[in-house]
Amino acid sequence: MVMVEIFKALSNKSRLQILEWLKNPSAHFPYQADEFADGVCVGQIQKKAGLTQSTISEYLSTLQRVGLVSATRKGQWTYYKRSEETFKLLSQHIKSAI
Amino acid sequence: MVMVEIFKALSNKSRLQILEWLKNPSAHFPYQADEFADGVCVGQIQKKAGLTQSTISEYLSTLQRVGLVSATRKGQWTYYKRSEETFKLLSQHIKSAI
DNA sequence: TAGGGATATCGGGAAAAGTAGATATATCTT
DNA sequence: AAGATATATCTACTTTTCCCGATATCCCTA
Repeated sequence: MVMVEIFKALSNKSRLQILEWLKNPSAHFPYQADEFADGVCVGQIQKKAGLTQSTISEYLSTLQRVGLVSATRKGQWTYYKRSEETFKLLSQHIKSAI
Repeated sequence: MVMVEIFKALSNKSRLQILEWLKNPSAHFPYQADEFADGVCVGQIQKKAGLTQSTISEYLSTLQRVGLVSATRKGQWTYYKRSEETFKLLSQHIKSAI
């Protein structure tokens, strides 16, 4: 975990918002039969965020690069979901190390 | 606690480093009779960080603005110390809310 | 295998952050 | 009151981040 990079990824209102939505996808995104097992696809997130496709794609890739979310490609869709383990470690690190 | 602002304040190697030093001042700064009760003064931090006085002063003010440290003026010195409560809240918030 | 939809990547302009030097302010000492 | 010391603030330049539009890539279906 490269702390500075994680904090940079978290230093943006839109990216924080996305992470909050992904915390409980069914409360924020249209019904999905699989209960969001793999997360939410880029398009849904983009629509809700109101930013351009390229921006959202890049933001998600930023979050993934630092391990805050993981991606699963299914056909033409890429689903992103939170990596809860990283959040747990981050939370612990802030308490003990920083 | 304005999360985005806190994360911005943490998105910098030097500021993170300062916070780590302040976690255990006696391990990183010259002896001080009061056991660092009020923290460490700007000059000491500046010397150790190797950045200019103005930069360090601004960095400390940034950390203070978001509540990560508190400042105490004593004569011509300003002592900064960690606000542990904020770190605790931040840690909890990351676990529960983000 | 061509067309279309979903996502990724590239290039760029505007805004913000990083950092320095110069200067101002506060406080101490004499 | 003057000089010295510690810190804060102002100005400025460089680098990074924020987003966008355009284009490329991947994968599906007719």
